[in-house]
Amino acid sequence: MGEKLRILFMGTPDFACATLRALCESDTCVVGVVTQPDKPKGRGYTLMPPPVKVYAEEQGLPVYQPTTLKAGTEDGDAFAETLRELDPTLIVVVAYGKILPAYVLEYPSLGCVNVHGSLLPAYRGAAPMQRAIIDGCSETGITTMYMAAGLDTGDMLLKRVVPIGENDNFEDIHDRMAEVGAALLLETLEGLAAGTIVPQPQDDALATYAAKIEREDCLLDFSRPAREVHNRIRGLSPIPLSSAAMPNGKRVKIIASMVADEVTPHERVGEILSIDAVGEGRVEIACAVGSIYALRLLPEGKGRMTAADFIRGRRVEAGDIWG
RNA sequence: CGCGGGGUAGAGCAGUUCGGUAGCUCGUCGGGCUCAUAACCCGGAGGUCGUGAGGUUCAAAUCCCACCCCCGCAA
Repeated sequence: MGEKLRILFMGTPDFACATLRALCESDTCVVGVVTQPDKPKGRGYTLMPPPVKVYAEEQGLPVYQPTTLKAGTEDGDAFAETLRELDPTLIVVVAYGKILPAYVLEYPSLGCVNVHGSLLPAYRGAAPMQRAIIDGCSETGITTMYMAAGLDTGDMLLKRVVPIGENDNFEDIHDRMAEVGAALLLETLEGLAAGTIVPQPQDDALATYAAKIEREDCLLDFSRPAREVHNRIRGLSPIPLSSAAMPNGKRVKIIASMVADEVTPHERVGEILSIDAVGEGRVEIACAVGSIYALRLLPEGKGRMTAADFIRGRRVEAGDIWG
């Protein structure tokens, strides 16, 4: 890796931190970090810095948080100026959260490299990992690419497959992928420097999109097969979590589940078929075909608990209908 | 001051409306039954009811006041 590499890092959530850390620990020079502005989050709308900012500040890196990059706006023009001052030879983007305008994409002599959480051209877009799990994929992966104007359409550099176990949840995959992404980025930079990587254009005909997770994606539908319900639960766990309504009108989120049965058809979809408070416990819920065991749950207004604790709190009886 | 729920034995909860010295389901410890058991039976330990030697009262987990902490939603 060239000593003269001047890297500008752009990223926002936890997922991006692993790659930033890898860069910081390598012999490259990170000249600056661009991330989203602090946003009011949590109870009482406390202003919270994005994870990347927290890490970057720990490392003593200069942090920039423009509200927009668009040329012609106050922040955008200020950023353009910053860009010239930092004068990066390469920009690395990982889940930054904003579209990069042409002047940014064209600035670095070595281009803009993006780390994306899917095997492109599948699952372009905002939530590739969650969507892959929800869709029941048995594998996904990381793709590094040069950035182009379109949404995740650039020429691909390196790919690395990551298997998805049938009970892996979003957190499992996220953490694994963050590490793989970090490692693959370093390999990509080495490969580019050595000239051993041949950029490959994506076949747009095979492209699929992973839309960001909306509220509606988090509603469980027991009129689906058990496997599908289970995939949705784990794809959205531990955040934002998927939920169902109980007879009392309150909602329960299901944190962890497993498929109990995949063949038996059920008329009363969402019915609690059985409850078992032994050990960690389990609550069996009927799906259109088959059933699932809810293993850990989160009642509205409460904290996370095991199925056994949930049952002891008298929150469920066999025969209840959830939906 | 974004909205709402809550702090009672190791865990999850009830009791607070109509104040009267604490209960349920588990866990735990001991014993019994059983070929055996996460099943069943008997018995026990374990709680200053978030904090304030606050207020009201003959009496507060229950009413009033202040503070601390936790959680869900929404972003």
